[in-house]
Amino acid sequence: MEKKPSLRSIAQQAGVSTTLVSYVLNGKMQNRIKPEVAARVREIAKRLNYSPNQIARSLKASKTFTIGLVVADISNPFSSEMARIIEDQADKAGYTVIYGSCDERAEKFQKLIEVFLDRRVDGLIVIPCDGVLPQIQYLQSRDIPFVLVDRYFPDLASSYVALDNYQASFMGTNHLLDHGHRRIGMITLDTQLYHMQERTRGFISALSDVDSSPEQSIVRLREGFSAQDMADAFDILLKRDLPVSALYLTTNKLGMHALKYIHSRKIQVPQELAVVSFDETEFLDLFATPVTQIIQPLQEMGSQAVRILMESIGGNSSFTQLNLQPLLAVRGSSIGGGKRPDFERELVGRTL
Amino acid sequence: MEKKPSLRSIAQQAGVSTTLVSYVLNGKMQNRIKPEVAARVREIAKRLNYSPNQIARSLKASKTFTIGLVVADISNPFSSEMARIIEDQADKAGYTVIYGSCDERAEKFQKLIEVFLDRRVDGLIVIPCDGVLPQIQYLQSRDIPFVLVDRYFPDLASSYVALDNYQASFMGTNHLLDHGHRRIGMITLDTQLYHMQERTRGFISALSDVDSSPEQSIVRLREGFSAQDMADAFDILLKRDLPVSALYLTTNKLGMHALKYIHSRKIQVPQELAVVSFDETEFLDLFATPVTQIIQPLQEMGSQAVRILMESIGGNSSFTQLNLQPLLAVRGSSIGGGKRPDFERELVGRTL
DNA sequence: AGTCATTGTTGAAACGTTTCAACAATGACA
DNA sequence: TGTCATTGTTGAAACGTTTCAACAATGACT
Repeated sequence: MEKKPSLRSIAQQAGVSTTLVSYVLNGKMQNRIKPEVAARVREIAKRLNYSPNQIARSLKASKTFTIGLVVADISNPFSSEMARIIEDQADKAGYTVIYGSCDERAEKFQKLIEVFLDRRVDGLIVIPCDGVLPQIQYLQSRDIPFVLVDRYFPDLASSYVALDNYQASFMGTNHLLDHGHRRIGMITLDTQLYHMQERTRGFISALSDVDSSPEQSIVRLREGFSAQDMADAFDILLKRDLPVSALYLTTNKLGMHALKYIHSRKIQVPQELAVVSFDETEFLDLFATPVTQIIQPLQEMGSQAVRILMESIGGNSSFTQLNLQPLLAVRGSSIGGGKRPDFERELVGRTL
Repeated sequence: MEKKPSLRSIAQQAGVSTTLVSYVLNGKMQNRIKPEVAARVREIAKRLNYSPNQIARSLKASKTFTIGLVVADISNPFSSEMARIIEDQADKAGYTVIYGSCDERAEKFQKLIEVFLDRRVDGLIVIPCDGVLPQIQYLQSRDIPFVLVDRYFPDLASSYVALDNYQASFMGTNHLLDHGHRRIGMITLDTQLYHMQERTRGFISALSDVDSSPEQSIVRLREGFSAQDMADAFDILLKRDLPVSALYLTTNKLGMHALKYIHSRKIQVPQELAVVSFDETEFLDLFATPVTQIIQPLQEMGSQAVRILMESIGGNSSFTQLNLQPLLAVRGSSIGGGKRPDFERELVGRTL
């Protein structure tokens, strides 16, 4: 492997100092440098196919133009789509992304943060998981710029970009109420994460007029639940005196697995059970009756996260907290007698 | 922000040279260093919460312990799952992954490679797209270690980890033949990529006994095809003298969109049309009749890719070419009269 | 007492860049 | 002719690490 050319190689060939080469190639001292020298240097640089060593540059500048991205689980479509958007936006700002997936485990999260800090990332974009508040606070104590995405801590003064989860649940539940449902069940995750609490709060709040004890219609599954756990959840909600006529799923994974179960049991949707699920996935279109979904503005979330991080890296020490508005994509699973298995979307909610 | 401690900070506090600190912390010169000095240095390092600056280390060693991952499209489940596996394996080897998605565009691919090389990655794992052979050859001329995944160039002497695509198609098509189908259609992508050519070849080869002109049952859609394109494809295969009774889809995206179309037209599967699709996605389980799928050994592919890359980085200049065997997960879409909508899998094929 | 190997430690260079401060050369001015 | 500002260029230090080569101190051996 012919070694990559350095400033010195160019300087030697041109018979000038590395300083001069650096100035020329960075467009500094424009008014000082003799044009013909500049031209010659540029010519040689081009001929040698020179490109600066970012490692050396980073060391000198204490700046790596790299951001670390920690997602909860890269194989979840939400995360991978977010990763794509963030990579795209970061690239536009001249930044490279290094990433890792913490798989909802605080220790893995901790490890990723350490690796990223050792690599001196300029900032972090983080989808935190349960139990990582201490690590986040550590970042803060170290003055490392970061932005939380999707999930955040209400009592923590930090930048974040998330959904208005309360409003999302409220809207979804109200939609079911509007279509005549009174006994509505919710399957959610058993987690302390605030965004999930908010989803629960929105559900309860919407239901409070018609249901005096909405808590009894909520089933919480642990992260990493099994098919049997899901079956149990359905039993709780359906095999009782007043079975629910509609079901609200608070994550795409829950929606996915609930629909698998519904499918295996040949439960008719929406005749026997109406369904609203969280998060957009085009795959849900494949279900016999397309599923009404609460849609997060992913592009907006990703772009804003990068924008805010860039400002923070640039020295802005204030923080920005955004709760974006969801959209409701109404499909056959929540309305009519299954007579509308169309793919056209009726969008409810406001765009930002 | 209190600056991160350096070797020098520790050395000063301990009243020794940075050399000594470096030796202690890296466990070099074990037999030389006075134990109590070593202990004191370690104690101070711990107290200051020291961790070495990887940037400086990289500069000195001309080694970054970073690998670049270029995927065709990170939002495709195949890519994101692969990214997860690769990140995981790389981490185990002490490497960090920087990534980018080339979105099937050669220019974006080129740009990513440049960025990664400027950052002096130690090696690359690449899912190439159409038209990037020159860039790959450039890597080779520069002696940059790399491994191609999923897709590769038959005439290029380079390491790769891919499927035995011929065998995969052959197996999938034969499966349909075994279940009595004689008129089988295939929808594929219009691309020069060798792995797709192989899928076509396997299809034709399997069909050659019963169909003298299998080419007429192949429809090629361009990358980024529309819903209308898909509809047209179906028209070609179904609206003719001898419509096909079975359909073979050569990518997960094609499978996805074909099923959407099938669903919208209420075509009965498998009664009116049997279906076999490429690539595993749990989402396909949601379809009224679960879909028979050709499964790639993703974990194996990712692990092998990292392993081979590590060897290559370690100086092994030979190359390894792997064509792994697929599995066929037989589901309701290709057998019986739709009487087997179960979720149990019947796996055909051999594990490696 | 002088030579020598061993033990414990350190100075300095190197990786490739950026940038401050200094310098030589030029011409303008008094 | 000496002073000074301007123009064009460069030496050297710095970022934080690793590592070679050298060194002082110790004790052992002749």
